[in-house]
Amino acid sequence: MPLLRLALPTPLPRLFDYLPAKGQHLPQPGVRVQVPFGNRQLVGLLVGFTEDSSVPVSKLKAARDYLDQEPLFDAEHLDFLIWVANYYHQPLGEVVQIALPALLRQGQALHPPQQPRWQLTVQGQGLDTRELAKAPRQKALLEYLKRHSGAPQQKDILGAGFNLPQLKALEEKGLIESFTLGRSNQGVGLPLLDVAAPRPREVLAEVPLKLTSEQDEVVQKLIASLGRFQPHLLLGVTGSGKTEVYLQLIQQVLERGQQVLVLIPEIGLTPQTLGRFQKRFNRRVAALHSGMTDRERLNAWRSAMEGKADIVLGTRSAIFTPLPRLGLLVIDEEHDASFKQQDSVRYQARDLAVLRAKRAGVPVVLGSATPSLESLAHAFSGDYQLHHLRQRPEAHIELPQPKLLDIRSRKLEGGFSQPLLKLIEKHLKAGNQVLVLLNRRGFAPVLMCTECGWIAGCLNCDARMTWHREPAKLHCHHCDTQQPLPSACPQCGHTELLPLGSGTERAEETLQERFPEIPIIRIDRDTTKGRSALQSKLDQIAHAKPGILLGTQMLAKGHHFPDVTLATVLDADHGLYSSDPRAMERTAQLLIQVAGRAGRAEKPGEVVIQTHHSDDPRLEKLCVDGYEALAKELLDERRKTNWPPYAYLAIWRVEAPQKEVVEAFMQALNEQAKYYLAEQPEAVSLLGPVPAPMERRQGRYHMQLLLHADKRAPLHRFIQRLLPWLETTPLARKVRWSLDIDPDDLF
DNA sequence: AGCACGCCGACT
DNA sequence: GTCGGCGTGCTC
Repeated sequence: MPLLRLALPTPLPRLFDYLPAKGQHLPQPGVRVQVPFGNRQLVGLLVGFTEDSSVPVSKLKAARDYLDQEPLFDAEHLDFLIWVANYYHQPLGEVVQIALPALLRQGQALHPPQQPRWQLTVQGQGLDTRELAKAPRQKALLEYLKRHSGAPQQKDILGAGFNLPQLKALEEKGLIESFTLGRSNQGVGLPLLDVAAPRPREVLAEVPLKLTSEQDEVVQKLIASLGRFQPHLLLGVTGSGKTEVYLQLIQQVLERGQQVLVLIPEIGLTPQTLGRFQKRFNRRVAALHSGMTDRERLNAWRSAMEGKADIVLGTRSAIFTPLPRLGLLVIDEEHDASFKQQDSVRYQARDLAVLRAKRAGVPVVLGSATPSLESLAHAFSGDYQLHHLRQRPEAHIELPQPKLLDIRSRKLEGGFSQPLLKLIEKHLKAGNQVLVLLNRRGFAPVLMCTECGWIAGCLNCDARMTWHREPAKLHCHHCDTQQPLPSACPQCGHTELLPLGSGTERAEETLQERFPEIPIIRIDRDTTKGRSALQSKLDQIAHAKPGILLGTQMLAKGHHFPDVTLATVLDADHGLYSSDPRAMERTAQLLIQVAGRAGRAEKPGEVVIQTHHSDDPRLEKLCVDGYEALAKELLDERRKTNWPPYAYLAIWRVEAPQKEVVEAFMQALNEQAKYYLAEQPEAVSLLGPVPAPMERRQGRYHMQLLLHADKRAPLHRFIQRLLPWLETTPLARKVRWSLDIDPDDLF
């Protein structure tokens, strides 16, 4: 008898064998199975069969139930999930968890239970309704059911003015009966009503925009690669019409009867984006993002896996959606950090998109004005086809060149230098909008005692607490701890506490004092919680002329502000001399994204960046020669220092409440690692272990060990050897550890 | 990760 | 006398 091999939602890095459920046909791999596990019930996924188990057959439990008639994943998709589990060194059960919509994880049916329907019994059909004269509502209901002979749904009957007791009363008398039309009783009587509607023949629902010759050339090259694996990097400046290029390529894929998967950043899916896809095509678009209810997500997921939706538009986790007729993948704003998951299975959706494209034999298009160094390296090496969009079809003006404004010896007022305030005034006087980016929330990042130098720090973290004014409190942005504002210094009792530096609250105050008549719209996590809040802010912006838009990065991503003529960054220095090697790349991306907000329509724009390092050669390069030129230089540096994308990294992070425990574990891990390396030399080097950049976070002590290798294979072989050791060492149970493959940042 | 079992302190 | 603290062991 074959045994079931299941992936279960547990962090244990193995599969579990079960006896098949009694009295049921053996299911296919890819169906969900409910099983007893210890003393609880879990929903697992059948991944295959085995004849012999490492556990004695007498100890195996039997599966309780099969939850699907048909597999949720075919063999190929299952194989993809297995690949992901192996690559990120996570249990397959965990990967299955993130690949399934929440409701399916919880064991709910793939198809929603059908509404009960009601019809007359034979007795009811033969009844003379006059016999019900004493019960007029029941009589009316019976007549209603006689008129609607197609067994109407209960909800429609209730909607027609009848109620449940009336239905029950007639049922008691044996005049009517209810039944449900599920998938399981398909074909037992009435036909299934919910047949997939045939697609309209015409793919296009509207006339596409006219392409520029530059766009058209790119579209033609992309079309030429349909039907085979080919990654493309589309480097298009802001306003160059990348989306229109995607749409016209997608049209061709839809004409071939295939599906398209479009991934966008977490905050990128606005109703407008979705609307643009829906308006263009006579095809079903399924959206998958975090703002939806579990039920909505399940419906979208199902329509994708059943092939009813032709376009799936989603965030990171949508990369796991099964698509039977996949013909193209698109990753918009491919540099965006939200494509990398930062907990549990730390996957990079962009990388997985390329992998899926390869396995499906279809092209994948990565688009950005500021591509990741990884993708650019692939493009320069020829692995990816590189396409440029330099023109801006809708704006008849060039994007402005950013100017650096040195603030080294200038007095700042709420973060603003005087020349900058004058410039803002000039643009406002012309009736235009000004965008101010400040990547720091709150009023001031530091609160200091003027007498003894005490600084408000977080009890749980090695971090300073940010002073917030509205509402007044001290807030740690790392662990979310909040404290009332002290009225005096807790160290010396002095009552004068001085805020140092500025965040968005203070910048807003400064601007409001200086420009009392001008509306200021602040967009940060404190003022803009939730999707609708952002939308209402964006609506306000459309009417604020002149006006100031002030905010954190939320403001720099993707939104179109046609009336902004001045875009400014208050402090560009944060990433310039950071210990994180990726900081410069991120700063450059942010600056260029902000610059893209200025002068998008007909009005010429200006971009001004305040910095203490206006002579930094990299900043200068960025402003004068542009992002691609700087990226080339950064890549040269990476090559020389043998750093990604020319080398491969993994980070072992370890944390526990006590420092000694973490140190003891790290030492053991390090020794074991060194032992393996000595015994079986691999081209892997260990950097560390070292305390994490912020040792104490959320009341826990953090350390990390960085693994570096020239090639992927030895790195993964090495990790594969260390993992079994971890399972056996008792120290490992006293700490929380995690493994980050291809980390985005080193924190 | 859960969850149970198990052996020692301050409470209805 | 018990509720509950978290150490340790197990999950096919």
